[in-house]
Amino acid sequence: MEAVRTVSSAPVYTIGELAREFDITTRAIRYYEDQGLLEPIRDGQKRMYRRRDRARLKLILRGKRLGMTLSEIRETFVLYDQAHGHQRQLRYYLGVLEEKREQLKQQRRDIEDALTELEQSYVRCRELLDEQERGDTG
Amino acid sequence: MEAVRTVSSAPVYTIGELAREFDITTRAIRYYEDQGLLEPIRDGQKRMYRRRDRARLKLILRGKRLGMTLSEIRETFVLYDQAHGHQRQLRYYLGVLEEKREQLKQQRRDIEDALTELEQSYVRCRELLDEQERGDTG
DNA sequence: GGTTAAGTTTTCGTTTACGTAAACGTAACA
DNA sequence: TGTTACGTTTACGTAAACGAAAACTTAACC
Repeated sequence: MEAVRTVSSAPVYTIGELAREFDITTRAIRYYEDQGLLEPIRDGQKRMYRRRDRARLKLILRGKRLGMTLSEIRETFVLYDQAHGHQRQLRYYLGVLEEKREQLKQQRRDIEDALTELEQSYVRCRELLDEQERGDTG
Repeated sequence: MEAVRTVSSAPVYTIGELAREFDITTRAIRYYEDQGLLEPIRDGQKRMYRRRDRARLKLILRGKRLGMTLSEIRETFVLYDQAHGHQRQLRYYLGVLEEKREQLKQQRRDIEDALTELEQSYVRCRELLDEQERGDTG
């Protein structure tokens, strides 16, 4: 009976499992908790992570890939949790969402531009190589 | 005759001009030079930036928006400059380009996902607001 | 000729996001 | 019974990307 972890029906992960799954260190995961990004429950001393935590970890890593800081990521969590507030909060939240959207769109443009340039480099590079190969072997 | 700066036909910028144009500090610009990302010429003590430097500054800022570190950005510059090398270099460069492309595509997926989620939040948020407004005023 | 405005170098401080090591608990396994 | 694997806390270290301040030069203006 080692499956205490799934007894209450909800799947639960250890810190090591998450670390392996997402290829990060346990240190990092604990740090995210320190910064208020994760809230695992405890089994004695040990941290146990539920689906919600795992989902958040995914969001954290995605945020990081997009260059967000941990506190920016935390803010999005906080905002999302507060989204069940009242009019003022909702209006404020709407504003933040619009800002975020503009920023994401800017990033998307940046990426499209970068990909275009990269593609050009790629083609030019291939051309040079083809030339050299024909010159050397043909 | 203060236009010594454009006499040799190529436009040239001072550090302050660039700082204002891109809304960054002069400190940052000097720092980028320190890290080998910019190579302004000198007019006595003063730095003068040419089109190439300005273009690079744009690339630096775009890279930063995408979460790249300065040394990653510098590497892309170095690679680009080396692209006029020989076969080995070109093959290596091709590999790097492919890696970069995959990473950019991952970022693009991340952004699309984030935008989708954001859009959903936005809609739900509007719905809540509409409900409340009808409840309050209607 | 005194004062702004913009530039320079040098140095020290700060924040972020962990890495690394110490020193320890616990459970499984030979 | 010892060692291996995995977990814990605490504390110090570090790289990156500047900010801030000091102490100076140079050019422009009134």
